[in-house]
Amino acid sequence: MENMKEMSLFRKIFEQEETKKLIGEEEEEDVHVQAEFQKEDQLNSTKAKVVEIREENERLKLVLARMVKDYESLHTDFLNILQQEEAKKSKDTSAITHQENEEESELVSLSLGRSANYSNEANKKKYEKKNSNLSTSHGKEGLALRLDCRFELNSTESEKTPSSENTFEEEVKEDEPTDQICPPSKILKTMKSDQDEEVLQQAQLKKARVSVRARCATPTMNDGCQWRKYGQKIAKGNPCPRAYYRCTVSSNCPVKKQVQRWAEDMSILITTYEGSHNHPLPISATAMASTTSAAASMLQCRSSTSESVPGTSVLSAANTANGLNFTFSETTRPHQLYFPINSSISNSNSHPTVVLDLTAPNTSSYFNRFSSAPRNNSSSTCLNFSSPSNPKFQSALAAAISSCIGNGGSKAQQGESSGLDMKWGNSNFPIKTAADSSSIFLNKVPSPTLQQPVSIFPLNSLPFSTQKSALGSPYDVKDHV
DNA sequence: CGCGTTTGACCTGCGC
DNA sequence: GCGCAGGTCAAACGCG
Repeated sequence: MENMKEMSLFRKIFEQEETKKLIGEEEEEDVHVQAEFQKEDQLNSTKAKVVEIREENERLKLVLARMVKDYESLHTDFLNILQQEEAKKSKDTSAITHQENEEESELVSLSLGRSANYSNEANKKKYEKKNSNLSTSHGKEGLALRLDCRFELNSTESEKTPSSENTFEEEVKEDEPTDQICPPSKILKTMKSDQDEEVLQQAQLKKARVSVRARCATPTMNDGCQWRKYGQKIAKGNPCPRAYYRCTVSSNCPVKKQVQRWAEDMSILITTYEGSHNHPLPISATAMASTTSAAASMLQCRSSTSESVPGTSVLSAANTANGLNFTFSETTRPHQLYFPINSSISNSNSHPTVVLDLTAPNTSSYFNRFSSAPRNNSSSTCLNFSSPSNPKFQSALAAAISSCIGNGGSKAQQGESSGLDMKWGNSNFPIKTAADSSSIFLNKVPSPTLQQPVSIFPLNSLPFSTQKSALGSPYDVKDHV
């Protein structure tokens, strides 16, 4: 009996174990099935995504086609206008152009990527011819630097001067002498007849400063030039020392810069440039040099008007529906406006300063905040550079890029470049590449809701690329996947 | 050893 | 004229 009981017990235990095994196997099968279901889900979702992306791609292609079509029609209109203009010009400017050609041979041309946005092949050839003349006559390298100074003045000043839209048309007319155009070299040339005024002018240029505010983790911004530090000082009201640098590309180059962190936000680096380079620049340095020259010229031009007041001017870039507005404001009390009252960067009235603020997320509102307040002796002027081919526009953008990408440090300070190619639309700002051969593109996104005036995208993550097409549209679009 | 940076002294301009 | 602050000089120092 006992054996029988034991046998039955063993049998029960055996059956239970068998049952457990079966349950385990079933569970494993369930897991497998679930995994397969999950895989199928993933596959389906991936397929759905691919379909979405394809649809998005199609939409973008349609948009692209529409934009190209629009551009072509505009381009055709423009060419027609251009032909009419040239027909007009050819009648009465043959004598003037001869004179201008003689002048041009003496110009130091400061151009930042101007060469690219040719409205047509004729202009391109004309420009190339100019540059070749310059380079051959001076025996310099191919680097041509052009510095034009012109303003479209809104508000009160625009009423005094004939309105000139900053469109491609302005580009074409760049050789025409107008009241608004004040190329520094030409100014200087006319000043030769009047020695005193020339001295005054040079003094003004010498004192004009360009202050660039940008977020920068490194000790200095990499602007492509070679600098030697010659001093450091703790300025009043700012715990951060101010460093003084001299340009060492040429032994007698008068350009200096001051570098200091902003007391209120240590991540913001304030670099103040003074003077103009008297030597050929490395390509990577033309961006900032052009900015400083342009800004200095702006000050000079402004100071030549009766309304101008000494002080600090602020150049802001703002995004609008039509493009980008550059806002130029002036005030006699720069410290209270743009820097803490005990500002670290000197802006005495003997040093009129253009502040290029690349830190504010929306510089237009930034500017409005200041300009809206009633203030004695302060004026603001809006400079509309809707054309991306405007040299000052490019200069400022290039400076923005220089600031944003500056991987300065001691190496950069010694003139080693950042390794980036900058391109604006059809204009290139090649910066020699060292460590990193990647490129970035400025992206002019026609969206009024965009917070940043300018968006910068790495080449490999371009939503829109402004790479040049044969027609030179600033809105060429790449497939976005 | 050469070159760049640091740092205290000195110069200069401006406001009171 | 004096004091203050910005700017520059130049000897000392450090690094490669």
